[in-house]
Amino acid sequence: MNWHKKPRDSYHHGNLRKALIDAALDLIGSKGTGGFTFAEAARHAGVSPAAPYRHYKDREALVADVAGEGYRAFAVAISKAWKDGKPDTATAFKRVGNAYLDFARKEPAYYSAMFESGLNVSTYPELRAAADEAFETLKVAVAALVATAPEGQRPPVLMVSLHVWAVSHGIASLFGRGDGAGFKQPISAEELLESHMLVYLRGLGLTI
Amino acid sequence: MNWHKKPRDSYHHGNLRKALIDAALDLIGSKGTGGFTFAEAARHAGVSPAAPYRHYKDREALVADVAGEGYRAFAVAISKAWKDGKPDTATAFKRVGNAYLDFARKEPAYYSAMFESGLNVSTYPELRAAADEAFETLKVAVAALVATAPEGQRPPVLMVSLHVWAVSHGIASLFGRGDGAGFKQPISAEELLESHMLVYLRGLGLTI
DNA sequence: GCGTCCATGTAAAAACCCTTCACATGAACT
DNA sequence: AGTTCATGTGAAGGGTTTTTACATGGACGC
Repeated sequence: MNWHKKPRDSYHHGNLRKALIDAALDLIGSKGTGGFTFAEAARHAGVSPAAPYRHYKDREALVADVAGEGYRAFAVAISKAWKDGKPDTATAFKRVGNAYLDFARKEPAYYSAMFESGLNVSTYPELRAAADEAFETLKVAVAALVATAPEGQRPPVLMVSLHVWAVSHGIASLFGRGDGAGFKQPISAEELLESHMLVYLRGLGLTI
Repeated sequence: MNWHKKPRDSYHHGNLRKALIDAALDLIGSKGTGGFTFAEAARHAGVSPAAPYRHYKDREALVADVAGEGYRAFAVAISKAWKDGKPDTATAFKRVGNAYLDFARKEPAYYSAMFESGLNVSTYPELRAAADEAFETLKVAVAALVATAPEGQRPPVLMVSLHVWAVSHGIASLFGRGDGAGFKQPISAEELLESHMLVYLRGLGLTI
């Protein structure tokens, strides 16, 4: 049987692991985490259905690896959007929010693997680490925001970070998916997030 | 081949549709939306693997039906918690928030089918209708809340409803799942939701 | 009561997937 | 050059989805 889409020159693939992640991204992106199959990823990479087992314990482990990549890419996106709080905290923070929504829309495959695959994060230490680090990135921005409050009236950074994460995630999941999934509403995800943050920050006593 | 777990007395099952939904709830609850299989649901119901096709176009249609049931159950739960705003709006509203979190924790199967199954809601009109009605139930509570603001300073009910839905959903999805899924945090989902709502409502100028 | 219809269930089959195992290959290192 | 071992192959067992032709018997009219 010839499994090669683009026939390899050598018996060994050379970089199957990466090829599998790329294939998985393609497939999850177009057919969702559920539609993705290990065998088809193997076919995309031009190897037999058994080959992936040399790199991943099972199908789920590949999804977990994709999710890990996703968290790392996500952290980078957030970090870039924050851009060290330049030119000012308010502008940068708004960019961060939009970056969250952007990521959900433009990287549905990552987003799916990260949040909709039903993975038990605790099962994959590397995954948990990547997720934690992504959250840390968000906390950096929130910490700067909280620091604009007068001393003695600063709300806890952790709490605010969790609030911000939750609302961003909720809006992105429910209203901000590019595909047909999610619930269409007469207000855009971006408007929803911005209006929410205005209210919330006023509630915190932060006048941005 | 004998498919009967509890052998039927008659050739016809009698209420296969309901039996399939029950089986699906069991299976989704214990193995997630991904782990659930049509064939196993059929086995649970004591029928052959082909029988479910008399009631559902395909596997996904059963998941959609479960999700629909979920939205209806969800609407009931919210409505019960709201209890017509008794004894006062603030108390009742807080109950509604807790009901959302409760539902996510106590009905993981419904919650999974509703929000994590990757279903395209627009594909199933009945599903969309059920979801819309559930959201309407939430809007009732929000409308009463907004109405406590002095006239002329009332924020739009739709916007506030979407904010409330998003944050509840975000918190429930990220931090409020019973199983190992989600991200454990040192603050409980309930505390997070309540603290968020306090800040948010203050931001709206609502003193509850 | 009797016969017929048709909703509901069955068996069998094709096509696919997951995973394991014994075996093959060849890049890298002595 | 020879050996090792990570990486890939084939084949096989067991499971799933879905379709198709056929079986059953409850409900209905007569």
